[in-house]
Amino acid sequence: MKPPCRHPSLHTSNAKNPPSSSSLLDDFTRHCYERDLPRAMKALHLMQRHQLWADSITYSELIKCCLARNAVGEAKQVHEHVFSNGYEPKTFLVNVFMNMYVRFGMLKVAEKLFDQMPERNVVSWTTMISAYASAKLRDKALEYLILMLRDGVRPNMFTYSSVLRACDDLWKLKQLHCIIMKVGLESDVFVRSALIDSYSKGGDLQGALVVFNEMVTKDFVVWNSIIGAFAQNSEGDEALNLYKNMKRAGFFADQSTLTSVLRACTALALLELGRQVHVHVLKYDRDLILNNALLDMYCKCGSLEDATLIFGRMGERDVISWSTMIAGLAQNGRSREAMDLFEQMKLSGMTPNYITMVGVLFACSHAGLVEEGWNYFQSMKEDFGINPGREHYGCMIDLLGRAGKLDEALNLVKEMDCEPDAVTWRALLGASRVHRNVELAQYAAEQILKLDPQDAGTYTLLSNIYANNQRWDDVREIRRSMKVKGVTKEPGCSWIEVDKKIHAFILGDESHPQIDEIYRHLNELVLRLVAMGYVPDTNFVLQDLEGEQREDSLRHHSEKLAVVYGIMSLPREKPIMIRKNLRICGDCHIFAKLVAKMEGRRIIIRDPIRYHHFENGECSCGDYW
DNA sequence: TTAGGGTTAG
Repeated sequence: MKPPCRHPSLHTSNAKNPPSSSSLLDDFTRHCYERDLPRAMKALHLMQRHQLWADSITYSELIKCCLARNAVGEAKQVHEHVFSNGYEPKTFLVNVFMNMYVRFGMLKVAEKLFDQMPERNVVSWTTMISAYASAKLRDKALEYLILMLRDGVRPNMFTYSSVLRACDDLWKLKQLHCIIMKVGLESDVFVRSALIDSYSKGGDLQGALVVFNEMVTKDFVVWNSIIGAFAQNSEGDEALNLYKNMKRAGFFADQSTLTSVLRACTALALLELGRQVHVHVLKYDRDLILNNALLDMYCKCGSLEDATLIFGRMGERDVISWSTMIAGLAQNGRSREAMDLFEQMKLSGMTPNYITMVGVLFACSHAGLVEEGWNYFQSMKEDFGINPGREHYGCMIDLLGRAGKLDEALNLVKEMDCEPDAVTWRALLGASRVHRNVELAQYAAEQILKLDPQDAGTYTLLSNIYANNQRWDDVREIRRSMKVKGVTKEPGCSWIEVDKKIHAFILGDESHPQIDEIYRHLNELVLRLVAMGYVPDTNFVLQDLEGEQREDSLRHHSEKLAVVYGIMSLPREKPIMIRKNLRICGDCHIFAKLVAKMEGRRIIIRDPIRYHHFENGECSCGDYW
């Protein structure tokens, strides 16, 4: 935009030739449009002295300039000038100031302006609603929508897309959606993407998809919304499908798309696809969020080498970068390095947050460092003001449990500030299993089943504990109880990426095109392992079958099939990376250790909780999981 | 003058 007209500038005037009112205002206008903040401010002070005011549009240009330069002090001076000596700015200009204060994070000042406004239009209301939505003051945002309607002001698409961000409750969201349809604003792309996002945040992916599919003209943000929706709700497959469709529709991936795609790769443990995405990330190498997602992808896909490289090269790191790397090292069994990195983080001046401490305690738990764990746990609040939450207690229970201090672990559960949940009790159940404390296991399992009566994993774990202790009657009782309650054990499933394709193996499913070859290979492998002294550990079979039949059931666990397929299909130098839906059983754990040694391969199995790096007959988990 | 999409644990 060009200034309306030009006059000699202020700095050419002197005492003998004082500037005229019009030239003063013109100069001010010019400096504002030229975004020359120092000269505009100088002119403003002269105007103040001469009791002159410019037009609203010019002030709004100056405010834009203050916002761009984060010049809060100057912005306040403009505010004082505009509101001085009884001058009453128009609604338009007050809106501009309100928006300015919101952007500067000064919500209270914006509120005060809003309250004192003689007249409020749709922009005034929307500015406040948007501010409350951003500040997560959701009730306030919704309350203002009602107040606005009561005031007789009609909300527009800006208002609805703002208020939607404040709606995290599906019931309220659906009501709002109805109103939006009724007033005919559903076709607006901003409203649509806000709707998609709200449905996604409420966990209703189908709702999000319906809104998406109804759109005739989709823009790239809407594509990003729907891809993000699926990626964030652990539906990586569908997120990647949508990404393919987005490209087919002629759209290019930007930072947001790539972040979601990386998240999908991370969830599915697709290292090779993740690497391909990495190539596209290179052009946005200064994007912190994207780099953090990349870092996480490498950590969770088992490539700590790549993660370390990325972390080292990052020009900017925030608390998420540090936390991701610390947790990544810890989850992959490199506890000492995780703790060293935490020390480095503190030295760098970065303050850890709640999640950082989960990673640190997880590292201690993994390495069995009881004393260090207690120290970190107790100093969290003191040093960083972080109150320990369930996740931190969970790590400590794990840590104490691993060290065989089951009584201390139980005491800690009782001392928790927050109510223990199923995850807490599961940590205790896991520890009881390792240390074969049947009574405590039974107690922990009861607590879990009170909170989550359909939890098949707990029945299985308890059944395994009974099986370990040859309590076959109890094993049978569990099976009966599961049948009565209609609890079905989710079949074990393992996935492996070969040639950029995902191959799934499910216990008992023989649909893989090479299944005969895989079984043949597996049988040969087992024979060679048996010759080396491998005895299948039949304690991990849920069914109380006998003899050879029990071994067969174990032999076909999905991760074994995936390991064999990996050996058959992947070059020797590539690690065999497998993702599992259930926790790995003891027999598969021994099997993977021995195969890694015998075949000279690196095998990584990621279960829902832990990562197992098998190399040279050892596992990074230290045989505790 | 007001609006939409992306990252760490569990």
